[in-house]
Formats: sequence, structure tokens, C-alpha cells
Amino acid sequence: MNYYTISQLAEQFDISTRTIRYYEERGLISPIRTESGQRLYTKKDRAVLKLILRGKRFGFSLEEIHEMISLFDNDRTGRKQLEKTIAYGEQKLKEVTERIEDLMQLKQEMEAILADFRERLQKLEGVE
Amino acid sequence: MNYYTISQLAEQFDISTRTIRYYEERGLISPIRTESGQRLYTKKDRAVLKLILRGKRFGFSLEEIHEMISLFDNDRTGRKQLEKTIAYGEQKLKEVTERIEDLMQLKQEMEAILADFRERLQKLEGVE
DNA sequence: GTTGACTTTTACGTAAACGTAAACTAAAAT
DNA sequence: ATTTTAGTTTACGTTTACGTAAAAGTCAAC
Repeated sequence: MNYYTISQLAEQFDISTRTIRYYEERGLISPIRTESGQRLYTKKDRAVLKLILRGKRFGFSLEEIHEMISLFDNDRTGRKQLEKTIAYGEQKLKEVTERIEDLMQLKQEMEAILADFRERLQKLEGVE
Repeated sequence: MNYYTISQLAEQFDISTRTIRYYEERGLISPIRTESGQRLYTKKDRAVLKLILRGKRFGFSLEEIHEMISLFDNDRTGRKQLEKTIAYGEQKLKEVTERIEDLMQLKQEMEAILADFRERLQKLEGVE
């Protein structure tokens, strides 16, 4: 298998190494170590990092992202655990759905405003 | 016309008065004042506040939201101004569109994971 | 085998977005 | 008329999410 160093990942995602170490401090990512203590990241670690950054773009806090990651990550075997996980997941899914609807409304409003501006510009050009 | 007090707005949106004053500090909202210096908010101010909070939910910084507000707010009359505004608006619209697509992908992934969990639960219940 | 790039931990610094407390004034209620 | 209640400014405090610098160890290249 193949590993990434911290600076490789940092470059790939255009973030600092400090940022990656900070995510580790907060328990969001857990790379293995070489004998001498250097961090090594697997493809899976990379995927987690990608997930973190996407969550951030959506305005989720690291705390929320942490919750979501443990949702996907932990193999919850017990029935109660599964039910809890599903309930939590359904709630998060609902939140995401609401956000999408909200954003689509914003999009429509922006399009309307833009249409208005374009019309104004047309009139100005007509006069000229 | 009808005005809102700061605490009325705070209650309506479930935020603190400090938060509203902070948005004013940052130039995002500009209520009128009574003779004695108390803030009064119009329907339009309320709409702006709503916009701010929506922007925040989407993960935009107050700085970005400030920009967007002045975009919608200022009556830009000159041709150059109009063109600039339209260009900026189109860019923001693109960002929003991308975000929607991104979120929809996240939604699908979450749905897949949830389906998997539900299947596991089914199997457990079948055994029981 | 030493220079230079990279990594580690520790620790203090910082910007954004408010929270909170003090000291005071105005409005509303009793 | 005088308590509450709500509002104001000023200013320091706090959390999140890192930035930055120091001191020391390690890896890669020449």
C-alpha cells in the first residue's frame, strides 16, 4: 500500500500542515506513525480529510464534522447502536435537504436580481 | 409604518441583541434611531438580518455577506457599475450553484450509507 | 558526512464572531 | 413616583480554527 506524507497532503488540498495536525489534535483524523514518529496517511485518511474540507465549505464546525465522521466510521454492531446511528443520520440528512432547498431559493432570488440588472443595462445601451 | 425593537428582532430570530449590534458594528445593518438613541428596525432591516443569518448558515463570512448585501442594496446607476455588479453577481451565482451540486452529492452519499445501515438492521431483526 | 529540506512537539499569537459585565439612561409597569 | 424592564456604550473575555516561531530530531541529496 501507498502512503502520503503530511506535506504531500497539504499540497494536494492547498492547506497548511498545521491545519492537518490540528484536525488530528481534535480527533478527526488518525494517521499511523513511522518508527521515528513521522505521520503517514493512507488513502482512507485522505478521503477523511476530503470529507472534513467539504464539511467546512458547507459551514459545519469541526465538532459537527467530527460527529458525522464517527457516524460513518464506527462499526456500530448492536441493534440499539444501529438504530441510534440511523436516527442521527436521518436527522443530518434532513438538515442537508433543507440546506439544499434554502440554497435553491437563494439561487432563484439571485437570478431574479441579475435579470433585473441586465434589463437596466439593456435600457442604458439602447439609449446610448 | 411599523418598527421593531432590537429585542423583538433578537427573539424572532433566536439570536442575542449583542449579535445584532455586532452586525451593525460591521456595517451590515443600519437601523434608524429615536431621539433618545434607541434603535428602530424596519421591515427592510428585518429582511437584511434574515439574509445575513441565511448567509451564515451557508458558511459565508460576515465580510462576504457584507459584499453581497451592498451588491443588492446599492443602486448602481452607471453602465460600468452595472456591468461590474452583474459580473460579481454571476460569479456568486456560480458559487451557489456549485454548492448546491456539492450538497446534493453529499446527500446521495448519506442516503447510500443510511440504506446500508437499514439493511444491516433488517438482518439483525430477522435473526432475532 | 554534512548541508538542506522536512518533520516533530511545545507554545504563544491572532482574527472572527460573538459573550459578558459594568455603568448608565430611557421606557413601561405598578 | 418609583421599581422593573429594556436599551446604550465601553471594554474586556472567550471559543474556534488555525498562524507562526523556536528548538530539536530525521530524511534525502550531493
